[in-house]
Amino acid sequence: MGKQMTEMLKGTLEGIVLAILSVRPAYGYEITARLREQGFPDIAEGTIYALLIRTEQRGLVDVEKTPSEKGPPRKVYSLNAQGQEYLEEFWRTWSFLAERLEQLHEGGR
Amino acid sequence: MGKQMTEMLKGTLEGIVLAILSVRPAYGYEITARLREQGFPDIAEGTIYALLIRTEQRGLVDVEKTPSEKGPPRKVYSLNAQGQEYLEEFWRTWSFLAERLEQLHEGGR
DNA sequence: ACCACTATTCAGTGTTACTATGTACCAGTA
DNA sequence: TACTGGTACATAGTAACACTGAATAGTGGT
Repeated sequence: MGKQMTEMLKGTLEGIVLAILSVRPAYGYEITARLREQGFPDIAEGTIYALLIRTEQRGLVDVEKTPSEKGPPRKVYSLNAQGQEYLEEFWRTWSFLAERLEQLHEGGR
Repeated sequence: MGKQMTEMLKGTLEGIVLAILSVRPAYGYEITARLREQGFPDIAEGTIYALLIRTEQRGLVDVEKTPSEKGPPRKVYSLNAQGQEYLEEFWRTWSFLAERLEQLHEGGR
């Protein structure tokens, strides 16, 4: 992946994953696959798993183990109330930054 | 500063500073002051200086020392051709990410 | 002499995404 | 049986970045 993208994902990837979870619960492998479909072909599985564990430890998501037809049991994550709040804060932060960047982009010509 | 903002700035702060330099050359102290005016009140001076040194070592900016009426000499940075190219790549990366995020933001309701 | 403002530098810290690898479970196939 | 491939999760080590906190240095005003 491009180095710029890698750095830019820091801080936003977490928001992206939480936003995906806010639509409906999902497990790591599934999230990775969905990201690959949606334009992030190079996001490593390990990155997502580590991220999910972090968010779990912060109490932003709830976890439920469910059996899988093929493979080890899935850890299905769902956004809880605290995570919802955190996600809203994320969108506020993102919007602020995006506005600033937009202004700079316009102004720079 | 909020922790979310701190993490989100990784990768984008560099672009922000380069965008500022693309308008006209500037020195570290000046850039910091301008950022403070433009909605980033908590960006540390040390952060900007370190960033400028990095971009200089990568050959994205040219430096010229000019005397200051009050204080030590200024290191005035200006975006060179390679930096211009890098900045354009930055905007492409940013736009892609912003589009994805926008979609997620819309979809999550 | 002291303070405030200007201006730069740097060591140490925490957080993050990536790389690379390992583990484990199951189905199909030779 | 052994092998392969897809599913599913975990983790140690690395690189990069922004922040904290401090130090250094020049100038002007009191």
